[in-house]
Amino acid sequence: MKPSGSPHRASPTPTVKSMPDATATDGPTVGQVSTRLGVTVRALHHWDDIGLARPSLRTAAGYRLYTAGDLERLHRIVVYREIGLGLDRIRAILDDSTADVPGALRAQRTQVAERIDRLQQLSAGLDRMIDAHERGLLLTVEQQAAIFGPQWNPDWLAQARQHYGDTTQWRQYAERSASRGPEEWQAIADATAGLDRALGDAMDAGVTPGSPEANQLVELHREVFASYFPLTRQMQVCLGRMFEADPGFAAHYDGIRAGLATWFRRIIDSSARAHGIDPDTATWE
Amino acid sequence: MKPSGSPHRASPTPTVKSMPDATATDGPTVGQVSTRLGVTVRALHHWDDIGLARPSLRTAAGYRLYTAGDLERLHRIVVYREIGLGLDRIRAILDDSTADVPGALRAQRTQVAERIDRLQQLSAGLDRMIDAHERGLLLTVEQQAAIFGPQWNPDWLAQARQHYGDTTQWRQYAERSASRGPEEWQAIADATAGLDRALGDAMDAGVTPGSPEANQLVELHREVFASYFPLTRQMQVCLGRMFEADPGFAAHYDGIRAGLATWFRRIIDSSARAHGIDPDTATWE
DNA sequence: CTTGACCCTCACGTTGTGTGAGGCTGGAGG
DNA sequence: CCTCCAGCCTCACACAACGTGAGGGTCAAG
Repeated sequence: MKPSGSPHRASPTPTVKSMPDATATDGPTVGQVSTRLGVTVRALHHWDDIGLARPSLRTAAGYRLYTAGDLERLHRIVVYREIGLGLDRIRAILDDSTADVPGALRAQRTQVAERIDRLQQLSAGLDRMIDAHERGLLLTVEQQAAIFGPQWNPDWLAQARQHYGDTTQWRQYAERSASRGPEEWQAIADATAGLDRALGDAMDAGVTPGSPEANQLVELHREVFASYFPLTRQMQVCLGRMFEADPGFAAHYDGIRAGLATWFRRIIDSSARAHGIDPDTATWE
Repeated sequence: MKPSGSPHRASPTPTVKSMPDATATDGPTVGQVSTRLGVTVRALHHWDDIGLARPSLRTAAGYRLYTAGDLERLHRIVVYREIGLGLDRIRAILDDSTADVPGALRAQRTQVAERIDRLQQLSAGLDRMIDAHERGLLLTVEQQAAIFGPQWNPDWLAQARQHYGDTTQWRQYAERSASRGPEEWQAIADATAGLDRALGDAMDAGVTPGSPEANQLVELHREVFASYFPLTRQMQVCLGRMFEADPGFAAHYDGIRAGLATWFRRIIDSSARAHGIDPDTATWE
């Protein structure tokens, strides 16, 4: 608070000071100008500070008084600012009488067009993400059938969202889905089908829980499943139990080979135990 | 540069430091992450500073090492940032597991839509301004004929732009034109016609240069003309000379009353003299 | 042992105001 | 006369999301 003194200055503006009593005749003050032009007082102060629009007059007390000429200039500033020009460019246009106004305007127009473009792409991206969060997939029902096979039921997604919609995992899944096209889904579907086949073959071949082959399959499952969302071993154990308990999942796996659901759960449990996890106390995340 | 010491710190990150030689196994450093995700190193530093995305590991030398989990988080940040979310909101979505992601996305979408709207209005405004600068009027030829009468020639505008296009006055005129619709032009045309009539009547009535009536007419002319651009008395004198000298303007005024062009010039000169201006040395601006 | 590519931590600059803090001015009312 | 209150003044900090050095370590290679 050093400069606590009154705002008397030698002659900061190049113009003459007004008479002590003259107020209405010399021009409006900041507040009046601000309401008249629809800008804040702070903006007027700022424009004065940076020399963009200084009032020609000051009262003896230091009040800014804007003349008709000042208002003309301010009006142009407001217009250009609404157009989206930066204050520097406005200053250039206002002060440089040789400035190429239409050129500057055209340049600004292309910039605005670019920004509109970017925003529209962004809006499209947002729509895709919202869709992904709400529908779970960005594919038409036909595409879904073509990719996931005939036994695929589109309602499953809605049910999954009902159940898991506000879990971290659904969010992760949805966000990844937003940036996946049909080919990528196809690749995931292929990998899943390959895993199913490998599971059936291994069970046929008499692979036993805890064996290296079984553990490798469990790891493969983790990898494939990770395309939906990151899956810890504990979560995988929970999944395995669900595969066995849930009628839908059990039917799927037992449809590949009788007893596959249970066998799958057992190889997951064994692998988890090998990694120091007790399957009976494993929790989701 | 007080803290010029080496970046050894007790344990700033909650994680363990890596072995002195391990680099490739623990995770990528800032530079590698920056190229992989397409963000600048500075942005990574910034996100670390504000606690949005801190690397789980540091080498003994203080190098940031990003784990797979860190990269997951970073990826989500990048996606959300591309969507246009602010870092605060990104943090909210990432850290608050109860966050309403679709809601946030939808809110963002409406915001983006609003911004697009504003930009499109702005673009339209720019177009109007560019047009005004280049064509001088935003009216169709038919509108021009309807407003300015049958003897109006649209080519005059192009000629005027040719002559005066890079003067301050043309710019002022053009910018005002950008925000004028047909009704406003009609009002201006009416005022001009009224002025012409008043001039003819006054000359008929024997008003002499220097008389109060004459000076009042000169003031009226300044006022009416000011709808195009601010007109000083000096400039008005130059205009008066041109009205007399230019065949087109002279024909217009002499068409109202024989000798009106010269009489008009004389009442302007007299008025100027009364205001302390020597008409013979008056200059444009 | 030096070079050169990376990495580190300050710390200030950017843009166009928003938001006080602390204080003066000027007209109205008691 | 004094007080009140709206309006004005000048600092000066804050913002969002980094950019851009300054000044200096680190690391693998020649």
